[in-house]
Amino acid sequence: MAKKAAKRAEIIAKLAVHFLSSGLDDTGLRRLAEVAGTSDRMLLYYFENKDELVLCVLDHIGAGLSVEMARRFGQDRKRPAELVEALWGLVKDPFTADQVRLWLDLSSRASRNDPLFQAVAEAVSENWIKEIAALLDVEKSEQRPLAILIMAAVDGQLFLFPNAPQKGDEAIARLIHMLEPY
Amino acid sequence: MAKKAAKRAEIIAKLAVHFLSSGLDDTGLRRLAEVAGTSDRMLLYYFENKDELVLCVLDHIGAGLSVEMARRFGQDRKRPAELVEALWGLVKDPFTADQVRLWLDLSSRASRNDPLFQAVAEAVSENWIKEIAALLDVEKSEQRPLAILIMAAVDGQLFLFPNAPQKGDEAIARLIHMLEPY
DNA sequence: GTAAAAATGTAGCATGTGCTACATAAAAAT
DNA sequence: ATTTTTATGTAGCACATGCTACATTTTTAC
Repeated sequence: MAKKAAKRAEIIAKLAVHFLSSGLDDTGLRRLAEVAGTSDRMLLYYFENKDELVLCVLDHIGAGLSVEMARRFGQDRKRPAELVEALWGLVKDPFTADQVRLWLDLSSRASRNDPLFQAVAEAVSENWIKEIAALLDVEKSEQRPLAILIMAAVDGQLFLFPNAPQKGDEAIARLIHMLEPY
Repeated sequence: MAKKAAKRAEIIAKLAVHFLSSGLDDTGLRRLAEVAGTSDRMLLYYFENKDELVLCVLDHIGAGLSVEMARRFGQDRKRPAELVEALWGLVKDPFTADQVRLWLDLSSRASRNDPLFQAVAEAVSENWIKEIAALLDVEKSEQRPLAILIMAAVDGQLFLFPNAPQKGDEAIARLIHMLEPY
């Protein structure tokens, strides 16, 4: 029966919302069950174990982000300064900010023990870098390094100011200014 | 008796090492006791509760970082490009990388619930920004925004590549190049 | 030397964790 | 209609968590 798959999808969708707003703590099975409107027993019926469940949710979130990026940016290339401006707007938007915060959460866990999160975190970074690189209207060999620089500078603001990204406004303005010639 | 204070200091020092290498997970009282060569019972004798203990350790680490920064950089100002180069070397050094990773850990927790970590994370960011700003040989009004930009770009590499900072080499090279004129 | 105080050990409680064993209800297949 | 498969409930285990009650040893003060 494909009903199992449908139920999995439903659970994943509900949990994605929860993960985005609450991060990677507060992920006890009983809590997740409550959020998903089911029981811990059922979560482990639909998913192998907690790890698989979490991975599925993270994958789902990652996929959603790609879609959102495409929707916002289309595939017209932009000059670096323009792209930074657009990205900065994106990052300050609460929805995307949650994504970035979740990614921060992921990175911090990846940097320690957890091989589970290590793979996901790397995938997310790589994915994001490639999307940005493809949007940059610069020489091909410059796309990736520039994308990395831009992402670090922009998303790094949420690293410095997890709860007040607007504090990064001036710094980003300087970056845009420096990038104008390119 | 001041012996209590001495014991506290000893415990804090030992735990600082552990926190730097293991992050903010793996901080069960029994585990910390083992690391500090004592018992959970004793930890709660020397400290009010776990929160106070953790805060003390984080404070200690923060203080150590300031000292290390001063030792490495003195107080001669540097041009932005030079400073980025020096900072990048610092961040790739395993000792400092641990500091930054811990800070990442802290930021990710600060961005959620935890008011405990929120205060510490903000203090760490602010402290770090000020130290960098003071080292920048640029117009005074430019120091802080530039410091923020530089820190985000440099430390952000550990956000993007938690376990392989060298992947940020090229991006940092671009940043240095862009900063040459300043 | 004795009383007070500081330091440490032993045991445990209440709650939370991921997960499982076992039973049953509902649905599908024959 | 009966059997088989799928779905769900109830109860609990073994372990970890922060913390506490109570007893005991060691140190200090007089």
